[in-house]
Amino acid sequence: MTVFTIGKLAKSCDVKVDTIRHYEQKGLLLPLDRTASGYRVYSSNSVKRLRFVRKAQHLGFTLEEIRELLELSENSDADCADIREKARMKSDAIEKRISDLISIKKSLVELSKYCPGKGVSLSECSILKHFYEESE
Amino acid sequence: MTVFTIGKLAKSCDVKVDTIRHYEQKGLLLPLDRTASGYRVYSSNSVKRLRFVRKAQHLGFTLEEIRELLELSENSDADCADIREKARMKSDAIEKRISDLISIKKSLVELSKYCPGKGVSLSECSILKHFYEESE
DNA sequence: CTTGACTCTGGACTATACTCCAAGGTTTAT
DNA sequence: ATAAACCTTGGAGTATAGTCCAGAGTCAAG
Repeated sequence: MTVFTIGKLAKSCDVKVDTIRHYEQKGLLLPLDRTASGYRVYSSNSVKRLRFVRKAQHLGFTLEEIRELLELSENSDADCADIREKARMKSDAIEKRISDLISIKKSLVELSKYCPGKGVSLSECSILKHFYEESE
Repeated sequence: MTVFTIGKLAKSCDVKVDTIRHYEQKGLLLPLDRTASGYRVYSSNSVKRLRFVRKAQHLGFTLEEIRELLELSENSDADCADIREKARMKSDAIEKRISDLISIKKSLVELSKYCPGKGVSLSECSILKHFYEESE
């Protein structure tokens, strides 16, 4: 069986050693074992698991959510619907964030449109005016 | 001249007293003065300034960026173009964030599409498969 | 067998924006 | 006059995801 030190595992997934220890501390990636001198020992399964963490992160899951995903993925009572539900929830949250950002961006663009620009005194600035306005 | 204690100012903009002190610590909102006993004293201009901070926050500016905006807004050498440039930069950053989120959401939706769902073993889950895949 | 590379631990630090706390002093209302 | 409500400070804690450090021990190569 192939085994890895923490440094090799880190390199295999292009993360820092400290990050792996951080994941361990968060319960995401426990070492397979320790050597007599206390060094962490990892398996090729650890590589898969670490890859899982990184990929899920790229899709916007937090470490805590990833921990839950990993737990599910090892629960024999779980089925595809459970995972799909997690994905749907994340997708919905992202959708919400997107629409919030779109509305913010619209406001910014709208405000800028009426800002006269170069050479004009700040007292005429539509953006600053908005910021100082009384209304909510 | 109308003056405010920190508590009144807080209420006027529906923020906590601690938040105002936090803004002060960050250089966003200094009290006009202090009473003999050390109480902060604010003016109606402070109300405007605090409103400014909250509004700019709603448009996605960080406290540090807001500090810069406030500085600009009080700089007699600045003009509308300076403020507009800040707004444009923020707008661009938001746009970037939106498109990142859209691409993440697309991936999630795509992965979920091929996940068979209820009753099917996790070994068939397209989402988990993706997470465990070797490719970047 | 020594040097350099690696690993260990625990804790501090980064960024962002608060929020809460304790222990004390001040002001206001009854 | 006294109690409630307010204010002061500095520091710690919240959340997220690392990153870095010191000081010590271990391992591999020449």
